[in-house]
Amino acid sequence: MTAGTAATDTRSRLLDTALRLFSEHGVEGTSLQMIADELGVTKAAVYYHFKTKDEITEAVAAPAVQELGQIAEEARKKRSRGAQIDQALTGFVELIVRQRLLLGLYNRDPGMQRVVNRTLQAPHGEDVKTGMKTVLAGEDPSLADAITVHVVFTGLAMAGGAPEYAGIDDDTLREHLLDAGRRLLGRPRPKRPSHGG
Amino acid sequence: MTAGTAATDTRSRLLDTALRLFSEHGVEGTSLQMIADELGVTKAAVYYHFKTKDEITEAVAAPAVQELGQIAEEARKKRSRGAQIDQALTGFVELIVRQRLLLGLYNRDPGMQRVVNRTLQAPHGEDVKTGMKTVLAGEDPSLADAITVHVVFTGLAMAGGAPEYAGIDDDTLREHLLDAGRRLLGRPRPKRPSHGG
DNA sequence: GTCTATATCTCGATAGAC
DNA sequence: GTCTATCGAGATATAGAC
Repeated sequence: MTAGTAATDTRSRLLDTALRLFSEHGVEGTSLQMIADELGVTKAAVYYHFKTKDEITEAVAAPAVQELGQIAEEARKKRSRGAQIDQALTGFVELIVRQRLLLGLYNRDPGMQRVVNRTLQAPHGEDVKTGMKTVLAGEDPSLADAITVHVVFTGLAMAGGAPEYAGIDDDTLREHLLDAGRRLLGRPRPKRPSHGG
Repeated sequence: MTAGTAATDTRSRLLDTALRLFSEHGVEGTSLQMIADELGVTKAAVYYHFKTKDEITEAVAAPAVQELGQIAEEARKKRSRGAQIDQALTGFVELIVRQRLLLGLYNRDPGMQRVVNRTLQAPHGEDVKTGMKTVLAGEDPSLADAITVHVVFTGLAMAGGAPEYAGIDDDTLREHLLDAGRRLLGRPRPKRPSHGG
């Protein structure tokens, strides 16, 4: 039971708070003082848990970056190109919905990108965003395909984290993002069961 | 002829430099010292041209924000919904290509958004981004349409400003972005003349 | 129009009490 | 594990010489 309250201990609350403030003000626009104030502690208390601000930024990003790498790896195992794309898209959207703020932040924030590129690399040494794009666009994509994938990647990630959709439930958001992604990538769009059947 | 060298005078060079640095490091991640160093002048020289950093940020954003409002207004004048959407999309993409860094910055940077929302409002009192989205999605859009438009808006803007496409010429980039936008919005995609014919 | 110099503030980060 | 107190650096911004 010692780890039972992991979601409410100070370190976890700190990361949640940091993610929220990073999303709102950007990494560079968020000071340790703001994080400490939001938590109701002092800066020194924050420094007990993390040695530097970069370490906080890295800890915020790490889980999703690692997951993104796994999703790309899983998708690569599929035999047909179509199945690879479908698998990658599904996994990507699932991750966006589960971590709404994080994927958008990763896509847009220079401070976050600096830290991720410096410290969180995929097993192949290639960064995870490139890996994901390669699965979606193919090994040596045409410019048209590369741009399409770029639009999907950033568009879905930022829509998923947009404040205007914060109140939408996971299932609904996931279906709409998947639909947009499939349309853009030219993938077939399966009909969903119409009323629970 | 006194305004003939407008593009090379210090104020214009300052705005160009600021835009580039803002895109690279974010507004909050860019100091006046960085801008001054890049220009080869001192901070005090920068303060001769602008009273505050917010004023620089506003001056960087202003032209494109105003143009975006005009594009939405022009598109609203079209009679059919289809023509409105086509006109808005075409104008939007044209603006993205002409101002590659700016539209992405406007979509992604919290510091830029803060200043724009505070000081640069459309004639109707509605912010220009919302106005553009309304033209594309309709007056009272379904959630699906709203999300699709959000993906188009952010995806195209960020792809247009992405460093990996900086070397692509305007015509090529415009056609690829238009194509992606039309696919996502379900608009017909006209065939282009195949070889100069 | 650009400079030097400086005021004032807040930043990230550390030391040491409790 | 959290606090007070403080450091040096770098931030925005201003005053005034040239």
